[in-house]
Amino acid sequence: MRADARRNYEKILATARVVFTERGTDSSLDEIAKRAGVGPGTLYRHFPTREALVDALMQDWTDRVASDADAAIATDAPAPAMLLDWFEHFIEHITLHRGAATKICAAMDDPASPMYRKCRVMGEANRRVIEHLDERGELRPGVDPANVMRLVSGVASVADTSRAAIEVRPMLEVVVDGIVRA
Amino acid sequence: MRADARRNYEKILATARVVFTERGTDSSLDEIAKRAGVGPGTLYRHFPTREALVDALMQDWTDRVASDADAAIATDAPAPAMLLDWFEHFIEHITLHRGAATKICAAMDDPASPMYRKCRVMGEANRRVIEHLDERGELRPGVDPANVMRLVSGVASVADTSRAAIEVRPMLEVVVDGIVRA
DNA sequence: ACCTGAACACCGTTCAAGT
DNA sequence: ACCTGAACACCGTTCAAGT
Repeated sequence: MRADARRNYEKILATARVVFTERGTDSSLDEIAKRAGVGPGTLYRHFPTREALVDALMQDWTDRVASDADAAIATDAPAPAMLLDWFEHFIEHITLHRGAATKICAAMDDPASPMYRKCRVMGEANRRVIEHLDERGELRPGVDPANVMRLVSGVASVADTSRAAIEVRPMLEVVVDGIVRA
Repeated sequence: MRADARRNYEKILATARVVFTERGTDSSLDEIAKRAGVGPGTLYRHFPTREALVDALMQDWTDRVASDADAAIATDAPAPAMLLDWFEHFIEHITLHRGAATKICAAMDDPASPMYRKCRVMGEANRRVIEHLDERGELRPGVDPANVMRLVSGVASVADTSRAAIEVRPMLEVVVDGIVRA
């Protein structure tokens, strides 16, 4: 990659992070280009779709989610508390930019999405946590990690979409009770 | 309302139902106006926002949801089966047009939304079902009907948003297990 | 090889002119 | 009182011209 290309790439990414934080992942791409000081064509060259741009920013959260999974597995807290914590952190990460959770819901089961691979990494992290619970004999039989991931992402999406400040915890408590062996 | 106005109103609504069925609730309003044979301004006069248009179409589902709630309460099926059925029907209704479930998630907690009132009606229907369960002593303590509504709408939204054909049943089973007294 | 920015297409929204 | 459709603003996308 040429030096000026790389500089533009980084500048666009940094600007996108700021704009997405301010107004969410559905902000105008044109504005990002303008504020990054590049032409719209340049943004396009580096990020052919909005999802490609979100995907590039997702790296951070994906890393954090993965390390949170390790922390969850390492703790010896009781299953419900451990799961609640894990889910809350997960949601915190994927709702960092408004609109992201909903995009993740869509990308999760769509191999054609640019975000698919990172969704898989997060899905793997979740699978590890759930299967760890299973090994401890605390998982309700028939619970599929993929569906847990969909459910929790759904909760994130609902909270993220809503204008009101929705508490995710009460919803997560229901989910946890549905997962942990009675 | 003048005769020609009423005719246009009905024509727009009928066309919107067709277009929303074909391509979801994010279809171009311009196309609806064109296919209804009216100018864009006419559509605007009758439905100032896209949500107002969706709201007008929501009447049917709202009615069905309400009568499904009565049916759920009347049945003497065991709690889990009754709930699963109720939730599945609920989701079936609100995902009739692609994109509707997500809009309902957003409107549910936003009194300023044109769809808010009908969301309330659906919320009331759900409350009746959940409280009926409580009267039978089968509700897990601390479960709030409003959160159940959010959760199930979230499941609907995830299924609706996804490109892949997601099974809602496994997710609903988790929710049901989290709701019914162990 | 990469960037620029004009040009295009599309869509929501408004409003002056018409009936 | 209501409708029409031109006009506007905004945004994503493309591409010819430039370095």
